[in-house]
Amino acid sequence: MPTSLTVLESTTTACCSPVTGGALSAEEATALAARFKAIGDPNRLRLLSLIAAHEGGEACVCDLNEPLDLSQPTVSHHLKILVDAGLLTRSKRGTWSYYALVPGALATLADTLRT
Amino acid sequence: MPTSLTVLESTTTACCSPVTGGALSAEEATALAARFKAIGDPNRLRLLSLIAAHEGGEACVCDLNEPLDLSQPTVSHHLKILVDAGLLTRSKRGTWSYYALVPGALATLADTLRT
DNA sequence: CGGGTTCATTGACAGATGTCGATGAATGCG
DNA sequence: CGCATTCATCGACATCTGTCAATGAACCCG
Repeated sequence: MPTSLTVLESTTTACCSPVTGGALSAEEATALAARFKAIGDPNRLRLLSLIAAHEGGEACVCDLNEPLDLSQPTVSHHLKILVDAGLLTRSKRGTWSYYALVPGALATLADTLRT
Repeated sequence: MPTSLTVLESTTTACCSPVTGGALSAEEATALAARFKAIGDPNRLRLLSLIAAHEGGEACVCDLNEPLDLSQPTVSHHLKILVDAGLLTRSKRGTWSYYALVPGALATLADTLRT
């Protein structure tokens, strides 16, 4: 399997040829697939929805740990994947790490699926 | 890991609570994640784009085998995953199997990412 | 019928992935 | 300072996943 990641820091990326807009290059496909893979896990989807629904649009690990019934390391692991995919931000304030949706990131991803 | 699939035959499914529209249940998340996982692979994304770009909007395995530089069984395997996810249809005519996009399936998926 | 084409299925295998417990780093509090 | 809390990282492990070569099934044509 292809390995290198070059963690896409997509925040501002114009990016992302649409899937149905002509044949994708291997590179485009790999970059896009990495983001879809990030949301291709039930627990990570739930993390996104829990964070979005949480007051202030942000949540700390301790808020997310319990509703998913996963261990704390596992939650941290999933959150890291979502951050690396450019879908979440992490801001550490004091003892807590607050995670929030990257504005527009999901919408940008959605646009690549449109015709 | 959870096993059972109950292959979602989503064609007509109204379906799919939006990710950011309140906490997803485990079941909703699992169903949604299955579809995102299907497009969370570079070769499967390229298959979708190749089929969409192919004349008539459909293609047989022999059309797809070569541009991806994958063996025929591997291509068949990926196509099956996309069919099971409700993203492609397969129609066998004579010796050939023709694959085509399920109309609206990608758009429906995209809508679950919108705010 | 018999050989060739197209494709799906099977079996096998290396590598990726999700999960946890244990550990460690940073912060806050008494 | 010393202890508790929050969280990330590490190591380990079972399972899933992508890939291929080999085989089998359906179809076409001479």
